[in-house]
Amino acid sequence: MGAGHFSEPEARLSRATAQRLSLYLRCLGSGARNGGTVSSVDLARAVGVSAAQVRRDLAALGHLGRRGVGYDAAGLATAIRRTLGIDRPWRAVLVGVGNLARALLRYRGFRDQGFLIVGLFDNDPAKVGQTVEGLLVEPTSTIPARVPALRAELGVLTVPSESAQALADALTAAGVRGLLNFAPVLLRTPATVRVVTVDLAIQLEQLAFLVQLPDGQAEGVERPPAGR
Amino acid sequence: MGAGHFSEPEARLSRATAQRLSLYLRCLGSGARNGGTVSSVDLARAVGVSAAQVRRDLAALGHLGRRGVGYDAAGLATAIRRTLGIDRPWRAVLVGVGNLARALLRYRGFRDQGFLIVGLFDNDPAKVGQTVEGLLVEPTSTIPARVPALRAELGVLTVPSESAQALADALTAAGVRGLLNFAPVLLRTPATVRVVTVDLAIQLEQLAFLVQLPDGQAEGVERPPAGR
DNA sequence: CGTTGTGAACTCATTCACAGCT
DNA sequence: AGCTGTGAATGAGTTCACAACG
Repeated sequence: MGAGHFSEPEARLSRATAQRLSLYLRCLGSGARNGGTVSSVDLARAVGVSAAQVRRDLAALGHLGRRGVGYDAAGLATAIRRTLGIDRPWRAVLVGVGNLARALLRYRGFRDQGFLIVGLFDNDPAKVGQTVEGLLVEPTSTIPARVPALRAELGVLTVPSESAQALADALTAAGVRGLLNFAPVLLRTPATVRVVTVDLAIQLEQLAFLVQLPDGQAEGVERPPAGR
Repeated sequence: MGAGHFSEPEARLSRATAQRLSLYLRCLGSGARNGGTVSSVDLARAVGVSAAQVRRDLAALGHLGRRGVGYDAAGLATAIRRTLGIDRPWRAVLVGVGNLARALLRYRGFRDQGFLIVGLFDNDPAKVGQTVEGLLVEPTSTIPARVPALRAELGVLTVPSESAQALADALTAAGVRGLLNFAPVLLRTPATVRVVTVDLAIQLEQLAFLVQLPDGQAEGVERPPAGR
């Protein structure tokens, strides 16, 4: 059924590609490139991957490079944002108001990329009622009513492992579409609710693994672009 | 090394496999399995991968399963710890004493897996001299002398992007072998110093990407960020 | 039986190499 | 000249399917 003469550029792109797009985007923002254009080699050096990889990734977004010239930085940033779905603000609530939550609230990177924390929840009576970074901490029992009222689409879980699944369930029932989970457990959610888990202990374990492994192969190391 | 016919742990295991080993390890610890044995199916369900994947991963550690029975939970945990290099404690210093650092210090998962934070550094005069979680905050200028004195092998960077590279250089010069980096920048280090970067904003972007993408395909498994 | 271990097939991801545009 | 886009080749990772074994 080929009605459109212009196929939308977004085929399905892999998770790994999406991660790299985020990295490219970061470089585009900071390094106000001369002439407003960047080459695949520039980006490759900046994020530590091969130039071929960059071109392959960017080609997946459509034809937005100009041969002999490079990519228009501004246009590229816009295209990446649209592809990643961050060309509009996302509203999120944060559940579990501990140190990690405070760190996230203060983290500029979130607001900069259009992620708005619009509500805080905790089930510790000592924390409920406090104001943190300008937001009132509400009891978790109010999630069913408040999450829809706040029009939150995402939930950030910074709670102990024991309570993570129950609160994930509550957020799911309240209508969130995605969860950023910092508890070291596998959350069970319906397929419509996506989950990204960040497990800090595992990251340290990975580092230990990399450090202790024979000096020979550590593929994470930057590849000299002057490949043969 | 003891006597006997033990084959040395087969080298060459991929980064992805190492990540999953961490996940398996977690399940072994918590779920005190009946009879002390687990099957690949048990582990597969617990961490959300296929049973074949589990068997492939575990086979890489040597022959420690018994056909028709399964794997001895305790023995498996020991083997995984040895393979990941966490069968002994690791000493780490933490640079940048903000909320994230406080969250990490309080995070039980670190100490449980044998990661000891033995020193704190910050270049904010207001923070230097404070005691946080029982540790004195020292000025970053003392890193060259103190890191070797503390016998720290790893460094955790929870500092703003602008200062990350300079402090990575300082830690490298002071002899650390690995860095856990929370700043959204690509750190340049000699090949002998391994880096794992955790970029929280990117994780949120990935979540947004997954949520906005056509309902069709989103595999439940989540992949933490790649190092370096 | 039930479960592991593993060759083989297969899918996904990356690099190579170069044609084609500027 | 420089740089992108992409088929082809390569490599890495995962699943299949089943023999081997307690």
